[in-house]
Amino acid sequence: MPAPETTSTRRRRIPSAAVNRLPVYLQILTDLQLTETSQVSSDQLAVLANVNAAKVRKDLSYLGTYGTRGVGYEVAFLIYQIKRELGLLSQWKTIVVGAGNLGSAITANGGFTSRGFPVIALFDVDPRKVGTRIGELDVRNLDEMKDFVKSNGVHIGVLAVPSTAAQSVADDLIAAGIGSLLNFAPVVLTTPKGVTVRNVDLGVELQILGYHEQLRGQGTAKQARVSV
Amino acid sequence: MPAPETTSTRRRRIPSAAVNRLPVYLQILTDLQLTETSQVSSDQLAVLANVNAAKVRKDLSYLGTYGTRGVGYEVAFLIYQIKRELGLLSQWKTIVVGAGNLGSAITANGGFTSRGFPVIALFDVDPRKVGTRIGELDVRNLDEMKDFVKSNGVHIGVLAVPSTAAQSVADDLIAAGIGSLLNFAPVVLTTPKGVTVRNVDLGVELQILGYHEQLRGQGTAKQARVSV
DNA sequence: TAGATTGTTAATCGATTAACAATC
DNA sequence: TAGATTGTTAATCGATTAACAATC
Repeated sequence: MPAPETTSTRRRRIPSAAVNRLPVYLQILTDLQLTETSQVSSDQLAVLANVNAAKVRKDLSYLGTYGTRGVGYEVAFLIYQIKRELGLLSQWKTIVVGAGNLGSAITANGGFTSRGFPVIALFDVDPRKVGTRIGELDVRNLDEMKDFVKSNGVHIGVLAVPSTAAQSVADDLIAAGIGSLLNFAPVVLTTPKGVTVRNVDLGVELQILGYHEQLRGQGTAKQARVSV
Repeated sequence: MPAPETTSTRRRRIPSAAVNRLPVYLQILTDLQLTETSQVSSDQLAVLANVNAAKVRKDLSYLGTYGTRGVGYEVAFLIYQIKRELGLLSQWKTIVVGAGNLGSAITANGGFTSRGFPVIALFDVDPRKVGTRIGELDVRNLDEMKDFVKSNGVHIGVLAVPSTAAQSVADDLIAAGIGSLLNFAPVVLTTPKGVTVRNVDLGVELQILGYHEQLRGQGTAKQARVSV
């Protein structure tokens, strides 16, 4: 049976490969805006993003038909549309778990907050860290985490804890109602359906570079520009 | 004309989607080894990696036919084969550029070095940082970078510099003969063919989480476990 | 032998891209 | 009008996965 298209709402399902590229376009467009560029063609975007121009046009077509034939796309308008599509017009409440090097850097640096992901709390188990100030936040005790997530409606949890603690912290966050995790621990988390997990594992990145170096050594190197 | 298969060397080209999953299997297998598990089935691996069992078997088949029907795979042997395939039996000389929070953390933490990617130098432009000790290394002046890369045959460069500096540092590294870059700056680098670039952009990761949160809010959340 | 699991085939699904009519 | 560029089609390519013979 073919999908019964509802007449009222037209659910445009953007292919995941395209969703993964939208943030890249957004970054490029933001850069272009800083150089006072107001119009851009799919060809120009393609060069900057290291992809095919047809792919750019197809990706952007999922947002709507916002280009002008013979001219190109308006940078500011495209930025707005990508942000709308990616849900970047909302603020997503974020907490960081683990106040080590990485967790502290993320919290203090402010990049998350400025991109619409305000870091509203930082947790750690270590009693020597609890209560210390990092950036604009006081480190809280891990014991308070579940209650905090529930009462504040936190959307996103950043796991900057040791591998051994990651699964247990993830379980607690999910039990408290969090829906998305950004995991820096080099483990594959087990999570229920419906929870989104993105893993940032530098070991994995490095290993793939190692593979390409090996190919290069065999004289079979091939081009590879991979956006993550 | 069909590809003229050379009789002597059989170049097994592993599909890139499979290459991206091999490090994940490696991580799981390494964890299993710590729990004294010596045999594992494709089904078990599939559960742990959140993928389809047929995919596991197909991915592993690119390494060779190393399983035993009715039994499964030997963990230690599989670890060795994946390492061999990914070029992780070699040591890849690595330098870090940028001695800020991130660059310092990477250098001092030792994770890169222990995984076969020894960090042999750390560079920065800031004269106040040059000469200070981070982990086991003295910060070197960026001026020395090109010569260092050439005379030491460095394989991999880690860019932990501000966005504004990233392209210029990348150009220098490539001119000095480096083949692979791990880029933490939120910019798309322009590089010649044959150079491998992996971008680690936390902003991109977050934005994709934002998208899924938005879908969840619309009651159209779907499962998504993405390994990076 | 009976049960289990691999390795591989082939069908299916999704992503990519050349090409070009539409149109600014 | 002439030139440029989009939006979309359709062909192609690559990735996924159900199914099952091979075989331990």
